[in-house]
Amino acid sequence: MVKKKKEKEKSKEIEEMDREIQNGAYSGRVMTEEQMEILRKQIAVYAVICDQLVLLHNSLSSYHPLSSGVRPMVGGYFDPMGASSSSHRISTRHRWTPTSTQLQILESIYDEGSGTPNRRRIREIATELSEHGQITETNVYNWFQNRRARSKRKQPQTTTANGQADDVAVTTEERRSCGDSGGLESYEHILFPSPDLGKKII
Amino acid sequence: MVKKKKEKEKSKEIEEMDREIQNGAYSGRVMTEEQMEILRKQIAVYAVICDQLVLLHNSLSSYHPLSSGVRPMVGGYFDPMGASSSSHRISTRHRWTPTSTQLQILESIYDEGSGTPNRRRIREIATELSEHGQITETNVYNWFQNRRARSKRKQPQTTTANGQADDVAVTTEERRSCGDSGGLESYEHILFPSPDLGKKII
DNA sequence: GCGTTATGAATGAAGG
DNA sequence: CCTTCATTCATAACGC
Repeated sequence: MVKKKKEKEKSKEIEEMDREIQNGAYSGRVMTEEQMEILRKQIAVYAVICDQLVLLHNSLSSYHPLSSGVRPMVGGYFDPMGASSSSHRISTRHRWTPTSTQLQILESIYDEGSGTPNRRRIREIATELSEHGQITETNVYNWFQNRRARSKRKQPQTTTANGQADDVAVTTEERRSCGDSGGLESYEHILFPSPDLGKKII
Repeated sequence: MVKKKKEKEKSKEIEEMDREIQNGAYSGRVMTEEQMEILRKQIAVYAVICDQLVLLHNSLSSYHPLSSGVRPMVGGYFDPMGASSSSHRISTRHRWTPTSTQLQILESIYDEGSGTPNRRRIREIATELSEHGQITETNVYNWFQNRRARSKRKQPQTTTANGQADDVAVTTEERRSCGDSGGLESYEHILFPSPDLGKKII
């Protein structure tokens, strides 16, 4: 409950988003980049938490396996010769890809406010990140460069005031109050999706 | 916890989702309803998993607390427009597809020679094309980007039989970031961020 | 309806 | 910085 201000800003953005929808930006909902980032982070957090819980548990009670497959995309969708597949292309990784861990750190540093990482800072970051995977200072440099540039390219999209208000298929907003803080049962269909969801997603 | 297999599938799903997030983050912050739903579900999944893990742990080793701050507000997450479990599959286009009209225009502009549509030009084009269907500047931008790249990749192969069969120049750069499972230490600020994070999302 | 292909989009890196 | 390229992922469109 600390960040009232933040919340306010968020609201603003949501309003803006609404406007975009009205203007027919797309057929669905619109999120600002910032919201997106937050979500992304949120998920990453959960991933880490789950992971750590498992580890913690294992270390405490060194008996029960509990090796849940919860383990999320550690390393991103980049799975160098994953255990699952045959050792086909051995290396062929031409460009650096941050591991999810690294990404999280980078992200957090990014919005930490230090918008302009100096040479010195970059070095520090690189050093820190090298703990979590292969990385070079150049990588870090590029990452920040790109990150900044791309998040900046966001303004000119608002509504584009095209005269033609192409109507949006009004999404029937059915406000389901978030009272579902219930137990697990209600999520079973999510956790273990029957063909339907799975197919859609995979 | 019998469902090892199921959990495996989950992982896959998570990857997918992450991808989607990435997608959204770049362009524009536009998310389809469907993507949104997936995201929301994913978060719920994590929430539940975390919860379960904690409970499980507690039941196994009935000593260590292990309930520190992890407790996520199940259900109360990001849901600006409600619609939580309303699987409304309205047309939802996930990816922009040019209408034939737009495509013609784009093509003609493309061979018109202006190989490098400036930012300004892109905007013009987008505006023009929006007369013929939903489109954003980003779409236009991407289209040209891809068009250029792909036509360049086709030509040299058919016309010139230069020794270069098919890429694989092999930059000896073995950049495989290896499996970093992520140390927890560096995440403390993320894991237990004082109610902050959760707040911001709503 | 399932595998394939075409293509929209994301992103690390280079160039200016 | 800002723009552009190259590579890769994911999916709409298409053929079977």
